[in-house]
Amino acid sequence: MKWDELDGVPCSVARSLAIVGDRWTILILRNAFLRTRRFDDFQAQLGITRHLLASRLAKLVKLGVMTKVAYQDRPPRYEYRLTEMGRDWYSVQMALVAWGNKWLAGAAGVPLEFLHQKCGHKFQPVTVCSECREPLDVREVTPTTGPGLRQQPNVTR
Amino acid sequence: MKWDELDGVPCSVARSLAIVGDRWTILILRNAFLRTRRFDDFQAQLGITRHLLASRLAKLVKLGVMTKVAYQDRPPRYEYRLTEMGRDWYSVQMALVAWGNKWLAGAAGVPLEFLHQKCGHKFQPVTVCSECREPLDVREVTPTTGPGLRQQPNVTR
DNA sequence: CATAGTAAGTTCTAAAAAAGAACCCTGTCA
DNA sequence: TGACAGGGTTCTTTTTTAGAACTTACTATG
Repeated sequence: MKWDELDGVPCSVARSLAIVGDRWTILILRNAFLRTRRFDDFQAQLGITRHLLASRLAKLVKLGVMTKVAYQDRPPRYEYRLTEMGRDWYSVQMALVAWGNKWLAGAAGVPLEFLHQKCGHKFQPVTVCSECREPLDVREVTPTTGPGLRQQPNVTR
Repeated sequence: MKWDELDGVPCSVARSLAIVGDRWTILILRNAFLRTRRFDDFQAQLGITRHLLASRLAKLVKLGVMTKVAYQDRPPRYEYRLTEMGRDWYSVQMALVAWGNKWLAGAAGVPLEFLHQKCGHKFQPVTVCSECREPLDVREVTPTTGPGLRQQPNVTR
């Protein structure tokens, strides 16, 4: 399968993966949420090769997840910032963090904890139903074909 | 970087990625949530090579995300089921779906919609604060070092 | 004015992973 | 006996990634 064809597939998981479906991209976004913005900073923090970093950033910019903004003119220098689309990725990242915290923290405890300024509490991210705000469980959810999928009611999501 | 060393890193995103950080694994889990259980069914639905499928399933079993259960003895035949850890991955998947639905659906509309049996409504998955149930925004969250990370308060999450 | 440094890349080569297709084994069914 | 099912493994080729060095355009330093 060619992964860049994946954005044509009628499945939101597959489409999302076409953009962020590799580890480096996800780690780049993680650091972007930690306020990293510059090429060399990403490179130093992640230990990614410069080559891959350049290509991943270019892809994120092309697809609208980040923007490249000049922060000075001579010599021209750029930084990478999350767009609204990129900022919205935060829910996926936090869901990932919650899963890792719950299942992979081990005896030492979780690496990071989070404080919600809005309510003042330490919290865990939870994925809930937008209507009743209850946590989701596969067995209580029925998927139905949406407008974007009226032919193959199978396999894809 | 060797990705299987990643589970030693004090960062829940990185640790999670060590397990599910490739596209095939995520697509396998997606289909598992759609009730697929058998080798040949995964293979046919995903178009993954049998070789990769075997190695991904073995990894998921080894790490506790799925279990291999015999469903008949002669000849021995197995199926793969989500463990509780695997079922818990649903929140990440739904966060991914929500992101894809919001940003990648295009003019045709979303491929799938979801009905919450508990409350009877069509819904979108939302990642919220466990305490106040408000949706999360990076700018309202302060990360602090947890028990598993008392040395390097940087870079990782 | 030469040199060192900085930021953001690009260009190599070697090694690892994935794709694609064929093959294998055990047992059942007709 | 031959065909089929289920669950894999073994090949070879192609694509990605790693790792390190090189480039370009400026600035600041002695």
